[in-house]
Amino acid sequence: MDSFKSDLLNLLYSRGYIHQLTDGEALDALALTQVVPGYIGFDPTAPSLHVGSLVQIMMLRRLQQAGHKPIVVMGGGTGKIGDPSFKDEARKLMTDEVIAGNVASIRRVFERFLTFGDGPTDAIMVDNAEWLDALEYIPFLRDIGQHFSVNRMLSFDSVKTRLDREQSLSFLEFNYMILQAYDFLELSRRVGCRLQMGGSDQWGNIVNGVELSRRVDGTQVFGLTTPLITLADGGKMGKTAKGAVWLNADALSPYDYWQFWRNTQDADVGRFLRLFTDLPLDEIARLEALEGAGINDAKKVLADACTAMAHGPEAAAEAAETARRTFEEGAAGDALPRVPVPGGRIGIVAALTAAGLAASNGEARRKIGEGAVRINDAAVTDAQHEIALDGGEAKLSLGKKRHAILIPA
RNA sequence: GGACAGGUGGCCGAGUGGUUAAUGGCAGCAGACUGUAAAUCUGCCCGCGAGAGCGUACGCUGGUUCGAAUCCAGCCCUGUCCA
Repeated sequence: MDSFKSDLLNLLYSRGYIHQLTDGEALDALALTQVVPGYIGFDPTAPSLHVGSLVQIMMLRRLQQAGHKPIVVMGGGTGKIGDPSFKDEARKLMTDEVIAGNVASIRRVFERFLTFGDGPTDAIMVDNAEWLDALEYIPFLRDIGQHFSVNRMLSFDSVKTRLDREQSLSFLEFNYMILQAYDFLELSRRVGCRLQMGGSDQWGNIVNGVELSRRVDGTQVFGLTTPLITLADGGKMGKTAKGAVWLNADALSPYDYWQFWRNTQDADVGRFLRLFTDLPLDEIARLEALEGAGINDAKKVLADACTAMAHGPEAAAEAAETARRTFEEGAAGDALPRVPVPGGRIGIVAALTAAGLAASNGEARRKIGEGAVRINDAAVTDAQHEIALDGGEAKLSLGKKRHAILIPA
């Protein structure tokens, strides 16, 4: 239903963020009368978040845009367990040091998307290790709970819960939902948090938190989930030649990030513009209606906006200019990866692996055999070919999209 | 603790002594066609090597054999059932 009264829910609804909502009317009413602090948790399983988390990050941004208070919860405590939701295998346990390092690295991303500070609608970031570690519960779970299979525990009892899961669910993981629910309760008490948001896979965990707050404190809090963002062809979002699409510039260059958005499928352009950019809806409607080759313009707008938000306007402009020179003029832009070549001479196979265009020498040879490799747009078919830079640069290409610049060193 | 089933390449899943670097599917990469899209067709898809070939690999460790992913023993892990 799009009959919301509050800016918050109208904004979220019109841009496609709402999948499930616990009590829409009450939340709508609450958002009209007060600043609603809302949180989303992020597990620090890697040094960078990737686009899979971008919907959640953007939702916090929308929350702030609608005049409310975003709370970023880093799962420093729950990350020691690993969320088993919809995973068919247990995660490897991470050490405290690794978790702390990941938390620190991820923090930087959020500063691009949210305004932090002490004001009423400024974003804050908290780490649930602050309260979970104090419980001393997690060390117990990690040492002891890891060894109890819930499948087995349930089979003992008359609790014939149908666990149609094929892999083991350890008692340690079984506790994850309890701790996430506790997070919500704790945030409600500490900073008056009233809303937890998350991906659709978090619905169960979120509802647990909502019920816990009601039972323990009698406080009404709310849950909201986003739809799972899949591609129009049914694939998972966020896969490229280089793996995950990371949000940190040191994990994926702004140029590659720009390319990721530029290569969006036609059918996804409108949805992505609504979700991942701040463009006005009427402008998006116009871009989305473009047909045939014209929709490429919309993809450029998408790529520009997304890259500017994650990496800054300068990086976005450079990426766009590099793409224009590379694809529209066949030249080479500044944002392409630059590969130093000692002595100015290098074999074509070595150059491909050094540039990261091929994972192994064998793959490099295969690609040459397939006619996929070009130097300065001239096809190379001889794997023995040696590149001589003679003091200048050379553009090395694998396929039509992947390029690197060889420079003398 | 006992009985049974199972652990194969990024994932799923064949294979039960040599012809198996290991069928097939998915994912991925490239070529053709296009619009840096999708769909479709084609090729590739452990590493090293120009190549012949070599090295690794089927939970772990040993063993049998001219030869093992395939047989044997022990161990680890998972599932189902029984205590």
